[in-house]
Amino acid sequence: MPNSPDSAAQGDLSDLFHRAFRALRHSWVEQLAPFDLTPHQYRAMAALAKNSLDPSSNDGLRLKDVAHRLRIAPRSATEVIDQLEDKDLVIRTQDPLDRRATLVQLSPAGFDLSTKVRTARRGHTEEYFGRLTARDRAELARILTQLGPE
Amino acid sequence: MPNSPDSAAQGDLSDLFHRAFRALRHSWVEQLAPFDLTPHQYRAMAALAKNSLDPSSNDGLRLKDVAHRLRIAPRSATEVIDQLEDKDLVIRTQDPLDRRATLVQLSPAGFDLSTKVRTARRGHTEEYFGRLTARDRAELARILTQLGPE
DNA sequence: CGTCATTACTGAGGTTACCTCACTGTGTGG
DNA sequence: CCACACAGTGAGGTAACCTCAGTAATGACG
Repeated sequence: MPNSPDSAAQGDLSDLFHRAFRALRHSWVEQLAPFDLTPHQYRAMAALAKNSLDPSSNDGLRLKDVAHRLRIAPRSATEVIDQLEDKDLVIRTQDPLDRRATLVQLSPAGFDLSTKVRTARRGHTEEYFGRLTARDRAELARILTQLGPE
Repeated sequence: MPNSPDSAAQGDLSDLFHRAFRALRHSWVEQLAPFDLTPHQYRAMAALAKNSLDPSSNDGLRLKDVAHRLRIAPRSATEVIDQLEDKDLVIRTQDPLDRRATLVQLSPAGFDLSTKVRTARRGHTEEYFGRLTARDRAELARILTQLGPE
């Protein structure tokens, strides 16, 4: 395909992106609804779960690091952690090394739930990305990596 | 299940998607700010502009069709059209063929602005998608098309 | 021709996922 | 020991959606 309709194709690219992303998010909401979690909350839990596997920082993540990993403002991290704490899925403790800082980690229940969701999600994600061949998934991952921030 | 890191890669896929989309959205917000438009509003204007080129339906789009093209609920279309109408960028008229229906079209000012934005946007979109090779852009478009709804 | 379901839009009100700004309490470099 | 930077959070705001109920108009059927 030559690129005469290139600029139009780019407009479409944004649009396609939008469309695909909305579809993905929608499918997330549906998958997570039975667990009473929003995508945002699950993303935070996933970040905490991932961190808990790292033996070097085993007392949890600082709120600012949560924010950084989710690429949101610190204030927004406070918010999502508040929500998870209300459900007893995470535990806030004070960092003994810096009394300004708060460490957050998954509670046992939170860890449990995150495992359960991850398992259930596998099937659903399959469903969504399953339309693509393995090669296309790899391609997509490669391309998206280039598009990410930073 | 042949490839062991597949499920992890898929979790990452969702995440990459999220990341890239947020970056794209962010860049949109910035580009559109000088025109005092939100991405949502611009998307609606673009849909109307596109429609105005179609000679078959030249009196505008029904609100429900706007909703359909933007893939949002009819109520949400009312909202965005309200906003554009407040800025005198679109005009609502009653459909003479069906007095329940409202036709929406760009006002002259709206058409003007949409052209201006499209031109300005071209550069910025380049900037964002420009990190990709032409081939990758085509790939991305192809893959995203498969992921879209319907 | 009447009535009854259906449709197009919109008011009311809610949610998620963000944001900034200002403040408090704590650490730190000079 | 003091000025400044930094971590988290209260207050308050925005965009971009949603559902549900209501009104007005249409169309379909007997």
